[in-house]
Amino acid sequence: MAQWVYIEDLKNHIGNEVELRGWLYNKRSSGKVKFLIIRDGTGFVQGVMVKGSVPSELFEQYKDLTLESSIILSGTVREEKRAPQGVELDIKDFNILQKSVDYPIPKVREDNIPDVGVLLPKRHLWIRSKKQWALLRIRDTIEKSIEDFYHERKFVRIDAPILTPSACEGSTTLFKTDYFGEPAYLSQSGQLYVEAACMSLGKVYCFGPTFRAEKSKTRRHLMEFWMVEPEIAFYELDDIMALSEEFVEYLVKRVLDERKEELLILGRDISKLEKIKRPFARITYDEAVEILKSKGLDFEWGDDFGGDEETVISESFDTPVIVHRYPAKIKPFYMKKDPKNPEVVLNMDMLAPEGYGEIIGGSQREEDYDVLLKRMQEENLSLDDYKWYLELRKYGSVPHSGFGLGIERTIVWISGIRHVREAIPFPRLLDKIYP
RNA sequence: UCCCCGGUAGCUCAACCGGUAGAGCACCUGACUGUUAAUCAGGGGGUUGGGGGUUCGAAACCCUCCCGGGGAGCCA
Repeated sequence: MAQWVYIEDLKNHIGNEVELRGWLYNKRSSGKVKFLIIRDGTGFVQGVMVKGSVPSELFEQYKDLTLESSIILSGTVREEKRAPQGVELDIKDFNILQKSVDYPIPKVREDNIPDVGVLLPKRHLWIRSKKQWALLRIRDTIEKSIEDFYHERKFVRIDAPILTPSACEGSTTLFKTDYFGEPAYLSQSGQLYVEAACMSLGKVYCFGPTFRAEKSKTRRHLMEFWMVEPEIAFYELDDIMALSEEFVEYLVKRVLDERKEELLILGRDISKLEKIKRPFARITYDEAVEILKSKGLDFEWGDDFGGDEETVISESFDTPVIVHRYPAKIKPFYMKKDPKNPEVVLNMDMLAPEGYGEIIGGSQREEDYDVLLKRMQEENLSLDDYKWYLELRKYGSVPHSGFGLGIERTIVWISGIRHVREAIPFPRLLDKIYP
């Protein structure tokens, strides 16, 4: 009886008879030679059946092999230069576990890719297709790399709560739930909690889902997305700018090292990723405004950047670009004002190149009790809700800084795709929560 | 909430000035011993998103509703 192996390991079994367990991805016939493309989660491989080399009943079962039927097959692994993966399987036998009838997603064909309106309601099946498979594997590598990056640097992971009593940042809309008769909200950021945690553990990060009930309907927005938020005691703005550069460079390198095949499946221009090396460009908000004006955009100092502005700024550089020291009035209360110019705050945004836009937002936090209290009063925030947050400034307050990186936007950029909805297994979009 | 684009076969799209519905893929039948989006031959498949209007005649023009996509605001 043949040994069950995974497709990604086939190159170690050349000449052996093995068993594959998977699904039929595609098939082709040339009369007396039949080709079956099999996928098993770890990869894709072509199986070959020649008339006369297998029992004729089996050969004729080709017609029962419909797209996405589950199948167990056995055969001999053969090195094959014509095959994209370098190996093929000479089929000896196969057994259809369950025949798939009328699979709703058409066979892969570049001139016939269904509209997302068709694909999204079939997301549970769409993720079987090759590009989605590649994207989910890249996502997994990025998530693993995040863990590795921070643990290699002695950070402690802190899981921030998802159910929270009030807003973390104030401005955006929250999903409201019922907490034993009291209102509770789904977290839109773990930041306030990692600020508390870094006073216990020094270098911390949280990594989990966040929720924004904004009526956003663009390729950059999800209602539920994942964010990693490092926060470090005694770090100032320059320290987190350096950390964010090291972090993003690391993520890109790991994907290049471990998921090149997947990037090629997605048609990514890898040379663009190979340019992602420190130092990244760093400019002030003021300098960014100058770039916009020199490119002929109508832009007033004091406004926030929209999608168009981000695109123009990021396209001016080959690396990601950090824009720092934004006008205080467009930024949240917890950001520390620049002692050299109180009109601006000690914050940083990182824009991915090629027009992909913002992937990181961060800042040095206000650590002075009185200054923070005044800022909160100006914003009309509930001091009861934030009493614990203010207490962090009463008992051994220190300078501290952190940032948040959006996982899906990072995947979109590194993978070179268009829309965040393909960067998460089951996207939650405006008015769309199925499947 | 606002702005823009779209809805024709299972999927992707075409149909000129308003003249009565067409192709590729998929599916079914057949051919083919090396296909990589296989190819070739044949076949079935439509209340043109719903309703109303203009017209001798509407997929096309007008009104309205529904659905989908993109963007603004907000942000990662």
